[in-house]
Amino acid sequence: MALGKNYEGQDCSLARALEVIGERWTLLVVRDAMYGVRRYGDFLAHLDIPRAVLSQRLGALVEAGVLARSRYQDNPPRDEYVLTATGRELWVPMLALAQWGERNLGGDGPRRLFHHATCGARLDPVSRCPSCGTAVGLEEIEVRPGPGLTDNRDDPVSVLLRAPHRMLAPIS
Amino acid sequence: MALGKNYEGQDCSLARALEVIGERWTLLVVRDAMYGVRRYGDFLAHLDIPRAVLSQRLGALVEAGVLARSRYQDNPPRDEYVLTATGRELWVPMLALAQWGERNLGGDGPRRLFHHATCGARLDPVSRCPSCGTAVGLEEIEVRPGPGLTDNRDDPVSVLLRAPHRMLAPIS
DNA sequence: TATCACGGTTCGGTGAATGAACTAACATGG
DNA sequence: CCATGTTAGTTCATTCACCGAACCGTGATA
Repeated sequence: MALGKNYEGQDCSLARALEVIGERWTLLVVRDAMYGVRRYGDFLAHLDIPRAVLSQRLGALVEAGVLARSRYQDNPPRDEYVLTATGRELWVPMLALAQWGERNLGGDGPRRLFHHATCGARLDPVSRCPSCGTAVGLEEIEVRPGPGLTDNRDDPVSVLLRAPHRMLAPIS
Repeated sequence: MALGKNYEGQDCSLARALEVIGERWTLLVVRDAMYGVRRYGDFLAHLDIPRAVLSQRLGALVEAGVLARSRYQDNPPRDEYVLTATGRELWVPMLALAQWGERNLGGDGPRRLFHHATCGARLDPVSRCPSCGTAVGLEEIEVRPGPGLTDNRDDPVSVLLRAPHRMLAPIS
């Protein structure tokens, strides 16, 4: 039984959510998937996570219906991990949590800015576009580096993720 | 170094938030604090958490500025743990996460319903009241048991938390 | 045939979580 | 004045998950 699991005495939607995404690394895997990372090796390069832990997390997320495994080439056989509708719905809590961290935990300003791709306005914690008034889905969001970004990692995945790009768009 | 900590390679507000609230049990402690739990023994009774872990988590949350420790009686000296403004701001991500779990992880319906106390309408994932159109703060929210609640725990804290009550109102 | 890339699994060592027992400070009842 | 109870912890042995490094299997490439 994994660490973030087994809150069984807690009859609470939050506890049940934490059984799925509450383990160490899990939410960061989902975050990278939102950024467009899909391959085992790319997660590995970007997260500095032990390989065994990554395998376990990807498997658990697939089993929970957050990610889906899909064959993208046959020779050699290679699968990629893509967010399901359930997984994409994690966007709102993740954005809210990230903005909480940004507002309350000091630092040099936002690391990344999330903009409504079609109108350019920055999103508020609700993932609703203040300019259009509409709720903004992941595909319509563009990520841009923020003023506080001091990420100096030079693995290829990190470099790609520093450039402005649409959420969910595959990085490779 | 605790388990949920040390995502240091990740220059990301989400990772920094997870260093504070990403450890096992931590978010459930915060949830109980939102419900009005304030005392060590009450957290203990409601969470079934090992005493040593609870001590560590309460201390870490105080250090992170999510909870504040305050003396509520002198003989014998007793402290309680109360949410700070930073802690109360966790409400939006917590509600979003709980509703994600509710919508996507099956179950028999919501465990608890969050209503705008002054107008009675149920909150949406954004913590904005659909009837008034205003954003609703924690103090204005009433919790009521939902149709999916099967909580049969009989410790006094669980019993108190099953009755409708305002968020943040002390339970004892 | 040798080598490489990719996506894992295996394994020993470390550190955190767990549950039970113990401690300390003070209050209460007889 | 002693025994007991309440609250808020700490200590300790065991278990379990994380960690990092090494290894493995498949298919492509030189």
